[in-house]
Amino acid sequence: MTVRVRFAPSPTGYLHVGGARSALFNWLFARKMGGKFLLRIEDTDQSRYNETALHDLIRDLKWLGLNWDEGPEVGGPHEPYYQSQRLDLYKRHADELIAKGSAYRCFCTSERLDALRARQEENKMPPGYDRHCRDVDPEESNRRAAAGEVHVVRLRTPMSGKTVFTDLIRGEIEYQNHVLDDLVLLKTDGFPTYHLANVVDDHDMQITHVLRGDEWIPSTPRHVLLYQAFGWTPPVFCHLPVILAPGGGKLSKRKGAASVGDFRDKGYLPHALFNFLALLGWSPGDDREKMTLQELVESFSLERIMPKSAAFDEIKLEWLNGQYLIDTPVDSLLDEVRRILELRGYAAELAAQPSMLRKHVSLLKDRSKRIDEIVDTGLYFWRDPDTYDEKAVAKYWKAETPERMRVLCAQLQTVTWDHASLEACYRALTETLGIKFADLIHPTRLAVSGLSYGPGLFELLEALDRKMVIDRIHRALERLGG
RNA sequence: GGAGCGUUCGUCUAGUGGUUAGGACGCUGCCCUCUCACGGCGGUGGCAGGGGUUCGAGUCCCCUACGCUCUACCA
Repeated sequence: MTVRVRFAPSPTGYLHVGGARSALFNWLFARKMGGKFLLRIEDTDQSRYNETALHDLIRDLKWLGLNWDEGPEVGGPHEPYYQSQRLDLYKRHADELIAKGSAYRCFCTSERLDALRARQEENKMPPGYDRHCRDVDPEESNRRAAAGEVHVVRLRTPMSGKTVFTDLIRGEIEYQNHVLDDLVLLKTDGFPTYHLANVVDDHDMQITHVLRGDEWIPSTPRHVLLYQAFGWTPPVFCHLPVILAPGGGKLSKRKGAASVGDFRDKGYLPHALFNFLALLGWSPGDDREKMTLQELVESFSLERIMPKSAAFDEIKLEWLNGQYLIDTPVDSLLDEVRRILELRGYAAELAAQPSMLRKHVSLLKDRSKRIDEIVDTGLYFWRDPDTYDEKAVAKYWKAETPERMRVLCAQLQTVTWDHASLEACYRALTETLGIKFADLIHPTRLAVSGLSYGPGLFELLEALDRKMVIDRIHRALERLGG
C-alpha cells in the first residue's frame, strides 16, 4: 500500500511555523516513501473563514518548497479538497451513524449548554455534555428533525471500557471511555466539526498516516471510536511535538516571529528555514546539520521524531541561513536584494547604477546572515556615508591620518583601478611612508563606508569607482578634520 | 478540577544497561587576517528530584516536581 499523508490546515490566519513544520514532516515522509502528499483545506468554521489566509497559506507553502500531489490548484482523484464543498458527504455519514444508533440528534440549546457548563464549573464537576438527548426515542428524534427543529448530531460514546491506540513515536496511549463525552459531529449550520470531517475525509482520501500536532492526542480516542462506528480501519497516528518560543511558551510575533511570511520578510532563505525546521524535533541520527533537500528526504523517518517539544532558536536559524547565503549564487539573490533596497528608498540609485547591485551582493553575501543584512550593511554602495562610526573614528582617524590620506589620494588618481593594483599601491605607499598597512587601510574604509568593518578593502574600492572613492576621502577630510 | 503528553549542556540534539555522556548554535580563549564575517584549534556547560530493579542505569519500573496540551456547535 502506498503511503498517503496530508496537511490539513484551517485557513484562519497566517501559516505558523508549527504548522509549517507539520506540513514539512508530512512532505518529507511522503517523498521518502514514494507516497503522496495532499493538501486539504479544513474550512468548516464559517465564522473564522478568511480569504486572504488561504491565499497566503498556499503562497507560503510554495515558498518553502512544499509541493502537493493532490489538493487546491492541482486537483486529484478525491476532489474537492475544500471541506466546505463536501458537506453532503458528511451529512450522509452522520445520517448513517444515526441510523446505526452510533450517533444521535441533540436538541439542546446553546443556552442550556452554557448553563450546564456554568453549573459544572461552580460545583467543580468535570465539564462535558450531560447526554441529555442521548436517549431521546429515535422516532421522536426523527419527527422533531423532520419538523425542522434545530439540532446537532453527537457521537454515542461508550460509557465504559477503554479506547487504546498506538502513536508511532509514543507507543500505546489509553483513554477510559467514561472521560470522553459525546462530541458534536454535525453542527446546527449543517457543517461538520473537525472530528467528523477529518475522519470521513482521511478515510475517503485513503490517508495511511496521520501526522499532526500533539494537541490532537486527546481527540484521537474519539476519532478511533468514530472509525470503529463506521467500521473503518484507522490510519497510523503520529503526533508531532509543538514548537515553543525561545523562553518557553507559545511562539508569537512578540516572542520571535511566528509565521513563515515573517521569516521570508526578515531575509531568510526558504531552504534554510526548511532545513532548520526539519531539525526541530527530528535528527538524522548522526551529526549532520546542514542538509540538502535530498539528504533530508533520504534520511527521514518518523521513528526518529522526538516526543519532546522544542524551542525555536532564531540565533541558530541565523547561523544556518548564513551558511546557505555563502552557497547561494549571487544571481539568485539579486531580485530579493533589489526588492529590499527599493523598500529602503534606493530605487533611483538602483536605476542610475544597475551594475552596482551585483558587486554589492557579491561582496557582502558571504559575511551576512540574512538578506536584509546584505542590504543594510552595504548602503554605502549607493550613497556617500553621512555619518562615521564614532568608535572607528577614535581608533583609526589619528592626527597624522589626514596628511597620509592626501598623499594617498594623489596616488589614487593614476593607479590602475583593480584590486591587485590598488593593493600594490597601498603596499608601496606604506613602505615609503614607513607606516603599517593598517594605518592606511582603516582610514580609507572609514572614509569610503563610514564603517569599521566590511568587505576586503581593495575589492570594495574596485567596486566603487575611482571618482567616488577620491570624493569620499576628500569629504572625510573635511568632516573629520584635516 | 480531570485526563493526556513530556523532562540529556542556556538552546537544538546523539545516546536504547557498561561512554572520559558525543555533536551543533551561543558565549569565550587562541590562530588566520586590512576590519568584519568565514575557517581551524581549545574552553565553558547537561542526564529535574527521590525511590526501586540490576553486579552495573541518562538508558527499565514507581513516585514527586515542573512544563505543555486538551477538557467548544475552533481547528
